[in-house]
Amino acid sequence: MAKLKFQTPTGMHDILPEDQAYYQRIFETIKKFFDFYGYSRIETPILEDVELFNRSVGEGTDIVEKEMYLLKTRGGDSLALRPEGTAPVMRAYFQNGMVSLPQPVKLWYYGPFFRYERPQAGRYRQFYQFGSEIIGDEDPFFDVQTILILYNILDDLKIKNMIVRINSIGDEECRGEYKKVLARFLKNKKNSLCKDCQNRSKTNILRVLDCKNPKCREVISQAPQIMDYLCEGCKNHLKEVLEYLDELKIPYMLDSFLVRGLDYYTRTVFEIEVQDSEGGRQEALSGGGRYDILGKAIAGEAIPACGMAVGVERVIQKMKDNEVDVSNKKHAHVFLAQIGPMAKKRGVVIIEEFRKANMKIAECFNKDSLKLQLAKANKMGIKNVIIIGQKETIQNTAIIRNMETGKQLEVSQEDIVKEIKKTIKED
RNA sequence: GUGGCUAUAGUGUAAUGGCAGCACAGGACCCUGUGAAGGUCUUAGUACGGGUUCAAAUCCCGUUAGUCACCCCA
Repeated sequence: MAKLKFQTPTGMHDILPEDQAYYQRIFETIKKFFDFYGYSRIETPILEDVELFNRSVGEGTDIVEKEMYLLKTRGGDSLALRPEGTAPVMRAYFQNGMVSLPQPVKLWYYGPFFRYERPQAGRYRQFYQFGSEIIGDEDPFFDVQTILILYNILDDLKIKNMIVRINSIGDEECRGEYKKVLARFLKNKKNSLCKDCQNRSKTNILRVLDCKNPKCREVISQAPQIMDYLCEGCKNHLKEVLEYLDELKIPYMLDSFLVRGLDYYTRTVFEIEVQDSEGGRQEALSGGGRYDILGKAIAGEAIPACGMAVGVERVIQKMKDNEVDVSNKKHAHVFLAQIGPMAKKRGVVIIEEFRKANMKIAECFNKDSLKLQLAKANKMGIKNVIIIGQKETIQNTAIIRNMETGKQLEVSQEDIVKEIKKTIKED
């Protein structure tokens, strides 16, 4: 391949015509479900103040420390390409006075996000996410509704063998307690832990719990479980969430080692995972949870809320694996073939008439030979072809050719739309 | 950020140190106003830079890009 001077930046790609059907299908599906459950769409800017993410996602997290695209405006503002959607939506909630709307406020979003990471399967530097947020109520019902909608959407997209991994990481107080207990437990086991975990036990100790290193797993399996340290409130909250899930028959797995990479989560956290035949642990398609303390970081006011986000490219990958049919090919109703400059000019007008009649009409004006035009129509699988040449243009007539039978019909040009409609109806 | 693998025409592939080939796609024609088959012709390639060799797509080094895994995450 000759070296191209310009190509997409690392980890970013063109979404080509053959993939558009997947994005289209996903967008239509999520819109359908969110409409039903009473959510409104929100779009926030691609760029936000860097501080918004530093404060909400958390200073110690990878996202903030090394994955954000940063830029300075000419005016000197520090902005970041958004790496996630929850903080911007929360910001919009406060900025636009949604505090005074009937609570909770239910929002959904869809759009591109950016993280500077090494790309690999199902991971890109620019990727699409859709997600939802319910802001202003702490009822466990809303945690469940979030999971339910997510589950329904993925199910509608024909994702198979889904399982919800769920856990509670408590609130600030009981989690704080648990962190101390865990630190005490790990203290004299340092040598059995991998290097990463030795680091993690200082910076973000909960993350030791989901290390994949077998040696660490062994240590962790003996570790105290957060479940036993949750306060009454958190414990009851989780219990109710699970009861709802049972009621709805959503398959879930309580995983006391599930923690999440963003600082703002409290109580419920979950991921949706697809179990493949090899039984390997899969990259999560989706994650979410409750974040009752995020409001405090953004606006100084704690507002209970929960939400979820889904990686669109990961879903598409699964859809392709499952060979989900997304083809939505709408054949043009008719093909217009023209011969000669006079007919070509008339043809432009005829195309407009079909557009006004809301009918799709294809053409191949870059070819002048009738033969090639018919070959094209054939290739496109279009059954009816209108042929106009100089003779027809002068006589104000047009030929309708049936490509299957080869029969041709001469009609008046004024009636062409009507005649085609009639022809199609007869099929 | 660390490690593994890969790079031949638009796409998919062959050539294991000795003439860069095939298929599909594209274009022209056989047929100047009538498609589906068939045929003829044609466009277009060894990512980049260096080294070894009489000889390199092939072996070595570097670069770039892609990909996969770790880390982390959707």
